[in-house]
Amino acid sequence: MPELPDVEGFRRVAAEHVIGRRVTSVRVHDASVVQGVSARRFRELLRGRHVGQPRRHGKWLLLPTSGSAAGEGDGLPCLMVHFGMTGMLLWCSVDADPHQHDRVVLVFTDGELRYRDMRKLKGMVLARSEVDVEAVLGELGPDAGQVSRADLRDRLTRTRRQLKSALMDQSRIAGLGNLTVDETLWRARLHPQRTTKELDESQWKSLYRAMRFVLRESSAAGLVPDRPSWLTGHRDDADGRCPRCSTTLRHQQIGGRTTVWCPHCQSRPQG
DNA sequence: ATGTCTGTTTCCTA
DNA sequence: GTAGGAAACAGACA
Repeated sequence: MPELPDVEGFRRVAAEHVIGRRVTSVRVHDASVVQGVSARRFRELLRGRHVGQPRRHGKWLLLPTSGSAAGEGDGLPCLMVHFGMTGMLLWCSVDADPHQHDRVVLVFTDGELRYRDMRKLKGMVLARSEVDVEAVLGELGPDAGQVSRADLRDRLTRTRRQLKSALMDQSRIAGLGNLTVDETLWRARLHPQRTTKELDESQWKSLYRAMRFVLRESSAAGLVPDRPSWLTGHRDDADGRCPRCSTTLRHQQIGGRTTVWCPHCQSRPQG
């Protein structure tokens, strides 16, 4: 699931329920998702602290904490969460049924924040300092929702990779995933195997505007919507057709990921 | 039962 | 620098 829009949805869940609230207790049901510190230390460091303004960079969600509700300066540690392929963040009542894949739970007085993840492909890091935070985020490019058109172009033209792979590369642009990239390329009418080197000015504009549109709409929904008018609404159809021209969609592994595009709308690479 | 698939990332090889 | 494969993990599905 989780690409930028999904994580943005999780950020809103956290913002709605736990800003300024005190963590009354922490449950670690599966210590293997907690990186760097022991489960015990993890609990000690978070219990009693107050949650600050949740942030997101790419696919990472950051929950800063402070010693009091007022947030008086001691702004660390910061809980950094990555959702891998199947992770999610849920706000539940304290007596909600336990779930097999709830790995870590932050308990508050009026409810609890559950990190649920079936496949434990990633996990969470408890950053103890700004240096810790930067060690994680420093690997990433600018957030896809914040990057300027000029910066996007600059970063993508530094590679000779095909568009699909380049856009998926978190160290170039952070936040795009398999669905958002396919949707963006379809809207920009660009073939996923084209090279960034061959794009002209108008194509860069299209790409950027398509990306902005996809991220804005998807973030509002908290997921890439599978609406009929979107490519994503047809990628799992047995005989998926392009919502624009009804051509049968093409499926192929590109850069190791299932890629869907319209062979009519998205013209092939040169040569 | 076995193999294949999956909205992620990382590590290794050629 | 780049592509491809496998692996981490835990399923669902044919």
